[in-house]
Amino acid sequence: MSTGSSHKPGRRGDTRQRIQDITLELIAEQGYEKTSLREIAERLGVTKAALYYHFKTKEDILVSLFQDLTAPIDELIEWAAEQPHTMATKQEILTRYGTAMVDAAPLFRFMQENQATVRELSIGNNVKDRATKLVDFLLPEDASLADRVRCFSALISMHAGMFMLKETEGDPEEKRRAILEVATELVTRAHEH
Amino acid sequence: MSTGSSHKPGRRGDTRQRIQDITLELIAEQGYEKTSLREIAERLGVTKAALYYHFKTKEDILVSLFQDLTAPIDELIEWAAEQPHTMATKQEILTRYGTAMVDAAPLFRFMQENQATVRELSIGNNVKDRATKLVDFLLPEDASLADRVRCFSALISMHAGMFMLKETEGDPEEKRRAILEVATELVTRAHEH
Amino acid sequence: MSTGSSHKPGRRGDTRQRIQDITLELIAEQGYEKTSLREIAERLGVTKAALYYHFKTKEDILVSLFQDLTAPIDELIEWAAEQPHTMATKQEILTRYGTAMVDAAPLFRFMQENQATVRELSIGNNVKDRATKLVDFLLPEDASLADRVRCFSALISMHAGMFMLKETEGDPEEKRRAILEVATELVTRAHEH
Amino acid sequence: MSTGSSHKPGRRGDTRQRIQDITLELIAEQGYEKTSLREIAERLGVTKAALYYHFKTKEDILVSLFQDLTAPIDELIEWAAEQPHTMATKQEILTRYGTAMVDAAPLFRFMQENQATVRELSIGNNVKDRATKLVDFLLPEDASLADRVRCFSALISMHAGMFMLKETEGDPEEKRRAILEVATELVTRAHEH
DNA sequence: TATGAATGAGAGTTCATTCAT
DNA sequence: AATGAATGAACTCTCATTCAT
Repeated sequence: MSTGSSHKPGRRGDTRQRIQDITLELIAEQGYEKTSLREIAERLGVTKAALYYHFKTKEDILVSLFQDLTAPIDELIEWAAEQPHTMATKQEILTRYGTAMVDAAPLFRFMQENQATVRELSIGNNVKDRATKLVDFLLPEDASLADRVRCFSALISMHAGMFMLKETEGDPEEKRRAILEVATELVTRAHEH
Repeated sequence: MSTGSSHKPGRRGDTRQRIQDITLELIAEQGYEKTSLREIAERLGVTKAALYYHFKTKEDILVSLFQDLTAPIDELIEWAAEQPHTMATKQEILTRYGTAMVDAAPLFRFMQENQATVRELSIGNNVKDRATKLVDFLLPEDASLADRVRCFSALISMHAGMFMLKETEGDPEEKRRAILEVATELVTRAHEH
Repeated sequence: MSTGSSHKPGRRGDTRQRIQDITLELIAEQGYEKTSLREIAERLGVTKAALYYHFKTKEDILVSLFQDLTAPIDELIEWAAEQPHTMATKQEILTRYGTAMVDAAPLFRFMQENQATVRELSIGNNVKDRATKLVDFLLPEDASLADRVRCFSALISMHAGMFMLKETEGDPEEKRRAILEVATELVTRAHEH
Repeated sequence: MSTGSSHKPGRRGDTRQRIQDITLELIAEQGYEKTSLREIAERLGVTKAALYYHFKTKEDILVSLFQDLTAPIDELIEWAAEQPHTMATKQEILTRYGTAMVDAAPLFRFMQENQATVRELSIGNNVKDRATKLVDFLLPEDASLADRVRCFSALISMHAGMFMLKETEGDPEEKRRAILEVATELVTRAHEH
């Protein structure tokens, strides 16, 4: 992605994008608090003040990342709302969700590993709302408490699996399929009364 | 047998203990970075400098909490190493693990919500090691990739479930049972080839 | 005949004027230091850089306001210099001064409330000079120290009165007359040896 | 005042006092906004952080100065409240007020020259309250609008006189007497119906 | 007649940590 | 067993100003 090499003159007018890219990279690695604006600016080869030309606050950079990168999740939710509550739909929800996560992997890794931070930030509610909605789509009509746990676990396992199985041996694509399989299994189980 | 630094309670010197208690309370609520020594000291009614009489650094407080509160997990691992690899054993591992988590709930909540921080701290490896060992105990002998995911999910779901189902309605004890049920189910599934 | 820098209104280029208006409004409310160019630009709906097309520096905006709004005071001084030193003249000086103040109320309020700032700025000397000259016009020939104080008080009271009696009840016009009355009284007293 | 010379080891435990002294000196000269904590710290030979050991914020330093230095004014108000409303009392109010101002001259100079700043700060209301109370003590019972202006002018003239007549020639003590004379005259006039 | 993009300097504030007492 | 006093480094953020377009 990006031209990859020379940084001084580089692109024209893509600074905003580059701020987002580098910020995402850094907070996924180090967390939000430990990533300073100085560090972001240094990596970009600009001044801290330049960041403030493009974003109003530090948190605003993160918010913009969320808005840009979680749009697919919102679309997924919108789509799901119009579908019949069949297992096929639920299966597709999981699949799509997996794809969205892989596409925005660093952001999801950040969310997974910095839940305390996310909770305190302005995006916290959004995140929780979406999770609740998604679980609701997966639930059977007469869900028992255990069924709720199953569907919740399905989502959680996808999140955690994506980022904590990195050090396990095996082809990533294969691992992804295995995770999806288990998640689907959990949702299916929830429907077998 | 004391761990070298001569700091066992010593009867009537419970400040050390109180530092740990308040620190745990605060980091579970706010995270590690956002909890300052000033805040801890203020809540205790002592000076920041007093903290340094009892602990070498801020991180040291956290480390001591880990050592004190995760001992049951280590014992569980030791115990498990001597048991036969039967489903009954595995079932008991999950049960005991659940109990240990509830007993040290704030610490586990902290670990769940601040994975990035934990990873960077000196305790990070410990945590990962223990998780790996526990998953290994749960695995069947001829585990497929999906089986690994199942056993991993079992543990993860227990963690996440304990702290994210707080706002779901229902009796806590009942919820705990449901979580355990699903976790057991996942491990069982892993053995049904 | 334009003053060199080509910046007379020129019909349909009222931005310069609007910058002055908004700046005056803001510094009268908040003071000079606490009014930023960003704020001025935002209120105008232009960029900060646009301000620099019309004025060389922040201070320059203030200077221009002074030059435009205190012209009547200069004219008053010129006029007074040609009048006989009678009480009637002095009475009229006070009256006219009051009118000038009301006409440029925000600027005078700013001067009253930000004396430290005005003193440090390039306009500081102007202000002091004018005050001295005006007091001199009001003084009797054989003025005692107390007489100087009386005439000085007359002017000061007009300034302070105009802006600090705002929260007192009563018709503004009436208050103005009362202030003028007291000022005149002070000058008269100074002449009663 | 103070030992005057060597600054490095100097006093023990008087840092708080020295912060107040230097801050007062600087804000009287330059104003509040233009006086930075860096400057204060440098003059003291300590770090900015040291200031924060003694005061919670920049504004807090100013507040502490107010509390310490305007106590005599509060006492004056308390005293006045118990006196009969005679001209002798009023005369003494003015005299005492003048003394209090001279004793805390730099602070009063700051207040006189930075009214906009004072107004916005937490001390603003205090200042206004006190002024109102003092004027009320000076007023005759059946005060006309002009009488209010006279008493108000009396106070204002004392303030302004003290700091703006600095460059006029003459013995300071003599000037002070002249100012008091005019102020008394104004209050007297207010009672001559 | 303006804007977009940036800078350098500096602001106030907070932090973990130290050390003599 | 603890305090008082301080430090150095870092933080987020704002400012007036510049300049190519």
